[in-house]
Amino acid sequence: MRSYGQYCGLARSLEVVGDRWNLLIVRQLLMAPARYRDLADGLPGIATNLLADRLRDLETAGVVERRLAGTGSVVEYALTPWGAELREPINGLIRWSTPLMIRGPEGDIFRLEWLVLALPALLDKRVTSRPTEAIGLAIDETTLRLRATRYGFEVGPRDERALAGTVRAEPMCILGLAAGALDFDDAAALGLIEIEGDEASVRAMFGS
Amino acid sequence: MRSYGQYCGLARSLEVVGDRWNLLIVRQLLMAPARYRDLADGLPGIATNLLADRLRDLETAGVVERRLAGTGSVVEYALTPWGAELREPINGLIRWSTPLMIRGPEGDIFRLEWLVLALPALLDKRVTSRPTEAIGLAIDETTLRLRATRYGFEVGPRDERALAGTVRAEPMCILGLAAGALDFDDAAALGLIEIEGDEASVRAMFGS
DNA sequence: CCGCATCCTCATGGATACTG
DNA sequence: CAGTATCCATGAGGATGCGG
Repeated sequence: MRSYGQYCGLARSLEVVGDRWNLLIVRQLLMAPARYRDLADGLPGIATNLLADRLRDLETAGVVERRLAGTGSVVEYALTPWGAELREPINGLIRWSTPLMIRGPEGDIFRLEWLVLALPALLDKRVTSRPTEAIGLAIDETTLRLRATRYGFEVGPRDERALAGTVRAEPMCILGLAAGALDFDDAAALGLIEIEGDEASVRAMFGS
Repeated sequence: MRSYGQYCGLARSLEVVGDRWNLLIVRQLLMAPARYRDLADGLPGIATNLLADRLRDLETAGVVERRLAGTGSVVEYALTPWGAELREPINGLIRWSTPLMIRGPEGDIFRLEWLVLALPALLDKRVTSRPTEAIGLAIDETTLRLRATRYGFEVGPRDERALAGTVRAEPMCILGLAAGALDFDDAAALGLIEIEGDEASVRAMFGS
């Protein structure tokens, strides 16, 4: 990217991460370190030369580091500590995108991992701030486990631990509830969500 | 910009503001509504056709609105309420840029208004949280007035009101102090900053 | 296969001139 | 002043090649 030539924090940031695909690469690495192939798979549409270019740029800038994974000579990419601090501005953009997301997928492809990344960003700004029971989010074939602790939100795959209640809904409804853009009772009245188990626990997470 | 085709908040945000220059246009409008010429002046290097294109895109997306300023038929651009909410992610990127900024201007042009925009973003994350006396920031020929209130930071031009103390420094030192990346005593020992008036008031703003 | 590098085409950005 | 038109340079995207 050509330099903006401005001594301004925003301009300097954008010279590092403003190029097309760059922040999406960081998004992928925020979820977990990944191999070249994982990144190419998680970024449908990126050209292989671009991915290689961008990884080099990000490594040079100090955002990403290339390292040897596990035992063998397998290359793996991970965020540096500074790179991982991009979670804050990324969370801000995720929150800002709420009006764009509640329109629904509109043909765009959907990956559950992106929702897992978005949920804490959306929920963190709603001042529940007290621990909740673990609830389940049933989306298509999968159920996620979601829980608020005193330190933040945990989102992950369902495990053997019990869930107080479960809500089944489309991704866009989950996002709407988490962002506070969709009212819990409205969603229930419209049949957009389907509750199993203890409704109060689910409402404690999303209710207004 | 070509669509990413991903139902992900970050990707959708970037389809709106990810194009080159877009966030810098928003930065300019965060400071005040502006006319076409003001924007062209505040964005050195932008081609006029690009500025026109981007303003159209941002208007279509609902980030910017075009309106008639004052009494006459003068067109003016301003952020919509949703567009103004980009301040959060922009502040995040400004904070993230600290390691890039403390290297100094390195030939990039500097505008005082960019520093005025950055200061609250940097100071907000430092948990002083209590009101301070108003102090002066002397940078080149200009002195800014800076004060913490219970609700946030006020930065603006100096007026007739008294200043408890004044600190003179290069922009990069001001940024380093505000970001917590430069220690007050170190800066003083190195002669990077020059205090007039009440040092305690200045230290209350930047001291660790 | 995985991890890129090369090649080619076409869309986009940049600089400048020009117009209502 | 507020943009458009034009032309050229650069970068994205897609296909493919190639060594380990």
